[in-house]
Amino acid sequence: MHVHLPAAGERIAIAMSGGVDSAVAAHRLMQAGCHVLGVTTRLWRQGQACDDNGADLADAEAICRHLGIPHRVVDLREPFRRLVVAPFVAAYAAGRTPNPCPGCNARIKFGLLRQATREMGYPWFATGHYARIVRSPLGPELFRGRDLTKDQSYVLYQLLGGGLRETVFPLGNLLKSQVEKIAATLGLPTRHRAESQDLCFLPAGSYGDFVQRWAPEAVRPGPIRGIGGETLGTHRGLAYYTVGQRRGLGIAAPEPYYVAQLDAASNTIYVAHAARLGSHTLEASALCYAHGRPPAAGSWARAKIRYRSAAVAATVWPLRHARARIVFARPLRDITPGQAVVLYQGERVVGGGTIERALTEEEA
RNA sequence: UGGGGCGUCGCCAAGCGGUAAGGCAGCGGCCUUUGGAGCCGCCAUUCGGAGGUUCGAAUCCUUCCGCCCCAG
Repeated sequence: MHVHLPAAGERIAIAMSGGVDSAVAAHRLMQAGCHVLGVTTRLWRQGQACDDNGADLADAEAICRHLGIPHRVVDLREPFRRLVVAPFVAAYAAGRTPNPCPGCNARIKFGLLRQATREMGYPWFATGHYARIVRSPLGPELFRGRDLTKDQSYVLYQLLGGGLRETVFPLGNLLKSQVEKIAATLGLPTRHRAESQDLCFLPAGSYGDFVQRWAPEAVRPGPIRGIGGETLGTHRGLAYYTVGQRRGLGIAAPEPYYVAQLDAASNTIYVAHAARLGSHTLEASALCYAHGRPPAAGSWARAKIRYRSAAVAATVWPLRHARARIVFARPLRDITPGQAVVLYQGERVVGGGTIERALTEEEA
């Protein structure tokens, strides 16, 4: 599979996180003969001493100096707060479980950041994501990363609408083990930091507390009810739970209970046993499609409804207003409003959108 | 007050003389650019209390305490 790469001599900016992956990606671009600029966004980060990602910026700066490329910082704290954090909090207040990553990629990294680097005179743009971009007669297409265990195409689907032009993912053809090997030869001046954290703007495990601070109405204790309406317990606040969740309910029973639904209007969590959960159909909004074209109604694809879940065979039924219904070959029990649904055909990303709701079997 | 039943981990619950199953909940870990799921591990030296019988008791006896049911 031929991965789209810029020609030697092209000017390309690469988003540097301060971690190993983006450092290796930058190195690959240098080897390809590109003029490389390292850029890092100053982001708003809750819970840090100085409310920004200063340590990451310092790491990125040090790595660029080590590699011998220029480094610039772009301050996007305000837009980040407005375009990523605010909608994130609002979604929780509405009883949803948002995944801010796809929108952040589209609006911040591949939006404002890349716009800034273009203005700096670097038309090309790269990141250390594990995904591939492949040329086709219709334009660039997005594919899963070769290392399927690290594949990040799920959080990139919103680039399908044109965000892939003059874009490169230098790690798309590599395995994580290969990246680590290359990194070892570079002698990078990086701290040993955790490979991955939670959402980049939150300290680990503090979702509820974070939402508590910014949307206290979403974090009030309320009832946990069974499907029949019977009260089974009390929850700490909707923001501490998500559809499909088992832990934290505190209900002693012969079988485990799972969250079936969050109802913001009544501040109620509905739960059920595994056998009573599941739906074949979901409705999604804000769909993006490869080359901007919805597939034919009833087309088969494989759909992922959560970052780490396996893709499941499904048919796609585009609707008006960029909405669609996805009908799965088998019922799924954790269709979660706010999460992304991403559609694949083979290793190619053919579409994606935001899950609005699961349809009951009667509705579908 | 008579008659009967029951009291085993936070909840449910095996065990019925041979040295405390299991489920749920909880806790910890693995995994992981989203708390999920899943998987792995931990979780009653003790069976309402006190005596007694026995080589040995949660299991038998006595008594006390606390619940429940039926009588009244």
